[in-house]
Amino acid sequence: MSITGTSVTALETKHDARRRALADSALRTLGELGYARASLREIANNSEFSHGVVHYYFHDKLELIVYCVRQYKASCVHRYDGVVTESQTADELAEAFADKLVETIVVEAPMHRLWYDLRSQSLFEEDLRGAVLAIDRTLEDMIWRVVSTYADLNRRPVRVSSSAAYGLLDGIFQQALIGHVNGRPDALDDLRAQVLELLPVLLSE
Amino acid sequence: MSITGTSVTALETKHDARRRALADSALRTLGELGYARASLREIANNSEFSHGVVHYYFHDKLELIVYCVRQYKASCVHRYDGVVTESQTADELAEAFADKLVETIVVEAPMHRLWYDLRSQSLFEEDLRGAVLAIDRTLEDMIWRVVSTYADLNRRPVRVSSSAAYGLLDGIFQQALIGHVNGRPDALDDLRAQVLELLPVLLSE
DNA sequence: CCGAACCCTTGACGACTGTCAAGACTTGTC
DNA sequence: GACAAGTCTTGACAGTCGTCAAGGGTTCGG
Repeated sequence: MSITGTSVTALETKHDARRRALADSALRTLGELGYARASLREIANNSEFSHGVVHYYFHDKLELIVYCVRQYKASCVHRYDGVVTESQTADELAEAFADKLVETIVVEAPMHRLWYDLRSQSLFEEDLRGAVLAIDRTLEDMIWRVVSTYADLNRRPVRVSSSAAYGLLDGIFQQALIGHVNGRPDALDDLRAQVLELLPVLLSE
Repeated sequence: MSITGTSVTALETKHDARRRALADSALRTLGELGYARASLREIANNSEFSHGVVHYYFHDKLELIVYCVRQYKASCVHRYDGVVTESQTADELAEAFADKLVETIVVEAPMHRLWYDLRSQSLFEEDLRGAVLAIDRTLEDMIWRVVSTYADLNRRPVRVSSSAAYGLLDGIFQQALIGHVNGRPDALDDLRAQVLELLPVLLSE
């Protein structure tokens, strides 16, 4: 990339640092406005840069979005790792997991609605599907780590497939998010109770 | 509305017939392009009218969309009524329900992805929330009729709430739709199996 | 058959979009 | 300090969008 004596990796690191900073700003704006309404100018306005700089670091708007999505993925993949490693009993794991699900709705509601927005958009825009599918698989794996650990602690096998477990939990999570955004007061308590009710049922015997 | 001698209801019926025809065209275009990309001109192009006529029958683009959403609701509220009324045994009901879920993904995939699109949009656009929430409740009731009938045929009570049952089934349905749109061949078979596995688990004892 | 109410088309408006080229500013090297 | 590579801003472009006004057509009551 560079024809000067400066370290190539250092330059690329700086370049990537800018990309990450831009993607961070973009994620904030996307979480606030959604994919359709978040224009490049609006994204740039909420950052320290001007609107033209986007095409210096990204070829496309789509490349920026996909980059954002991948960056977002990295931030949530290990969200429940602590829950998995630090729980001693199955019940403890279940409660910690349910609490964490509730907490992430409270703290990161904009990011979650953005995720569901992008996943829906990928059903119409083919260029989004690759990145979205990759994240969906990552989330499924993340959930599977929780469920299978829960099963191990119970010394019982899981009765459902990984994709089924993810679909079930994602469904009630999404309902809770919708309820929370719409101001339904018991949406989060319901989620907690539903998760504690669902987890045992996912095991056989 | 009319100051002539003509029957008011007849005129309003014709007026509403046009609105319905426009909404039908709009729904087709929306199912193909999604909420963000479906412009009024594109919607009108796929109909027998020109783009200006929209503002004769609808005040807003949003009023058209909301009208479309409500019209769509009416078409799917009773989708599983036959399943409920014509099944004699619990197993029969479960299989008929699972088959119907698979069938509606095959036949009406564009409408379903539009629904998930609009539900996601409602998390950003406050004006959509009323209509979307109303439909979501309707869908929840629809699912509840199936689940509670299934429980009655089994002479066992349901262990989960109505909203939990809806969230769970909607979650695996959504995963199946995503898989189907992405061309995953066993997405529909998986859905069928998952529904048959889930239904018994929703009952107590 | 005239006049009015209704229906629909056409064309234009201002605003907004993604994209990109031209050039100014900054940084680093000899 | 000069020159060059890298970085960023500005302004303009071709489109598209929702909206709406002006004006033809059409329908229908009298």
